[in-house]
Amino acid sequence: MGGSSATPGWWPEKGPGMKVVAPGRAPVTLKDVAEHANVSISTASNALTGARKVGAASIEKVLRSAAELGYQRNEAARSLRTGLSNTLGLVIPDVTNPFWAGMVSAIERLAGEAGFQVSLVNTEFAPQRETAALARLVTSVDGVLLFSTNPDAAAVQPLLDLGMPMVAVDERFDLEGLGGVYSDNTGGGRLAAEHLVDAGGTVFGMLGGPGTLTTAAERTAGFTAGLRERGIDVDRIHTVVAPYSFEGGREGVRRLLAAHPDVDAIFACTDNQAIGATFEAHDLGRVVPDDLLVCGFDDISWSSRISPSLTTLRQDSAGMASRAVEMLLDLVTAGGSPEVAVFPVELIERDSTRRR
Amino acid sequence: MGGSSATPGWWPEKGPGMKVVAPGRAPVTLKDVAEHANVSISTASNALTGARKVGAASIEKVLRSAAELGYQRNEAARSLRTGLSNTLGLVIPDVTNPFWAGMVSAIERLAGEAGFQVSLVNTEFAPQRETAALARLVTSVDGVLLFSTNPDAAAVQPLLDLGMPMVAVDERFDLEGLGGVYSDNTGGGRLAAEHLVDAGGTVFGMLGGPGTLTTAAERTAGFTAGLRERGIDVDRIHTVVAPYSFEGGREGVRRLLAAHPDVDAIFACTDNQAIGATFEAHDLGRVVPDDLLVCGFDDISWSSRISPSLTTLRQDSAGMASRAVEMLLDLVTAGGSPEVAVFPVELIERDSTRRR
DNA sequence: ATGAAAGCGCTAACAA
DNA sequence: TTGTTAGCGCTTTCAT
Repeated sequence: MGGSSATPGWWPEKGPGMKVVAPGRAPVTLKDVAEHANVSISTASNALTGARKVGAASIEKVLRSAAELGYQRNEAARSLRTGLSNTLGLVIPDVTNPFWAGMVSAIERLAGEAGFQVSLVNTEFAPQRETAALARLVTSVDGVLLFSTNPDAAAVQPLLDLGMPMVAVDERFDLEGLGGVYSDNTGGGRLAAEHLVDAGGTVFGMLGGPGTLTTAAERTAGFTAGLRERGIDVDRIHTVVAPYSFEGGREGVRRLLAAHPDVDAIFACTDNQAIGATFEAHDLGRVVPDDLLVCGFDDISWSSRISPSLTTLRQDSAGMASRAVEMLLDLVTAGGSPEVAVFPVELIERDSTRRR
Repeated sequence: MGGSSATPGWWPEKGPGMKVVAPGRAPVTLKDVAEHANVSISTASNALTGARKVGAASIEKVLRSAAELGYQRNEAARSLRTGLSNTLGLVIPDVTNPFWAGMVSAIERLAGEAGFQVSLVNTEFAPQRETAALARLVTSVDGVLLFSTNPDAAAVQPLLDLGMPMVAVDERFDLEGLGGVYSDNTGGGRLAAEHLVDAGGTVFGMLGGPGTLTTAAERTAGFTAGLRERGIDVDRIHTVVAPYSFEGGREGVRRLLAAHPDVDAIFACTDNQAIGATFEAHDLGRVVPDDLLVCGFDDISWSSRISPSLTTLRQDSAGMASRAVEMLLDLVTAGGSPEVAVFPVELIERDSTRRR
């Protein structure tokens, strides 16, 4: 006879290898539970999962045996059999960005409440990490929440073709079959424009973001459109591109003010940038808000803590996280069809645009 | 005959159910690849994994077939067979805390480079979430990085008994068989004490943390020991307990100063707390550093951005993350024996303890 | 209400 | 160097 005699994995090998140092016994399997409870394996399985009706006495015996033996279901086996992993993939650019960290926290909690694990990938804005992550997740998760910094249909379409439920969040990804949960970035940009004009801005600087970021494109577009609607001429609108980070904001505003010293109002794509911009402006001898109005986007908690406190467009991150998980789980468990939800943003007026 | 005719999972069912809406075909299996390449299934497997020697021609054929068919290995099946999931569990209290967010980012990158996924659990300091997470991870990951806010041997010992490689990080967990990567919290507390005395502090406030946090206990112990060594009497040392958050710092310092208005130097267990304390002190009419010296712990990026910039004890988060992953992977792949590493902390002197 | 057994896709032992 | 096949632990069909 052929067949394996290996006892794979990290528990003690009985073979000649015996390399695994860890003490301990092999995990308790369903078979062990069934034998201990004097029922069949299928009865044990059904007693634990509730997949079909089982006698009260059997349930009792099985549950006690399971507890007594410390049984933990082997997820890999269940996953292989059912095709479901009870895991959600979460692909996100940067967990150290407070806005995204909040989303991760909320998403993990909601997923956990629904019985799903979360497999996290932090792409650090690298397109190849995003692509590679998707390829690897396809066989190991039931659905994907994708914060894409590099919307690449060639990377996503294969998963969609396989029927993988996916919801794009935050960064827009327009693809048939892909759900979406976004903020109204264009509307937010427009609100920023109107507010900065009302606050007394005359020459405007836009701290945009990398070209592949749809949020950056939309916020920039909304901002310039809003300014134009208020009668601001294009030669009084200056745009500069910078990473979505504190340092990006510092460096961006340095370039912006060097090229256009007459800028007196700045809209940044993220609070991280806006805060960096505020600090750099201070170091350059500009007083916010008197010499320079600054408005951000996100409303991270630090925005109300710095001095001057930062005017910003608040995204409903809790609502978005909740809707995204709900939408994805609906696709996973009920096979619903993908939807797109757009959340309004709210202007939070603070000191950085309040001239004395 | 028995046997299943189900086509499980999220790809199209052929059965009468037909509830899954998603279009697409069933995933390509290794068998498909082998047939397409005209080799046996084991040759295909070995060509892809390199587990044993395969002829160059076969490798060529298999790789081309795999690429052509878009083959992705079924991780559940591989995991069931080998007992390895290529996944690391990461149990952490709060990803919105910048210090922990940085650790998550570094850990995910290092794990990814080694070919491991990361299953994230954000416990939000809830003991039951931590316990539940460990129970669930035991069958689905190859190793666990545990930032425990509730070191409970009863929850961890079962995993250790099963031989699960585990490394405690940041928060100490003294248990035979458990690896550890910590900062020298006691030494850090002592450094803070010496620095605050040198900076002119006379009555000292300690913003401690919840009782189950070992970092809080160690930093507090080091701080008071350091003060005693400098001849400070116990009645000039006042300790208050507060959560590891900005709001915790605000609220803690409010209580502290209400009870002991003569406090003129504060050491907080985390920068989050210290920054909250600084803001609250400001709101209470105290000037930092002139009326009140403040020293934090962590050196999150915001500490150098606020005004006044925050003196703090820098933890080597990159080094710790790297060492923790390395240690865990060593346990997982080489079966090494668990070690404990303690990283020194460094005093970063900034404006919050520099009197003019 | 329960049991027997097939088989998910893969790896690895065994055979050639 | 390659092929054949057992079996990882579980769910689920089929039979009772």
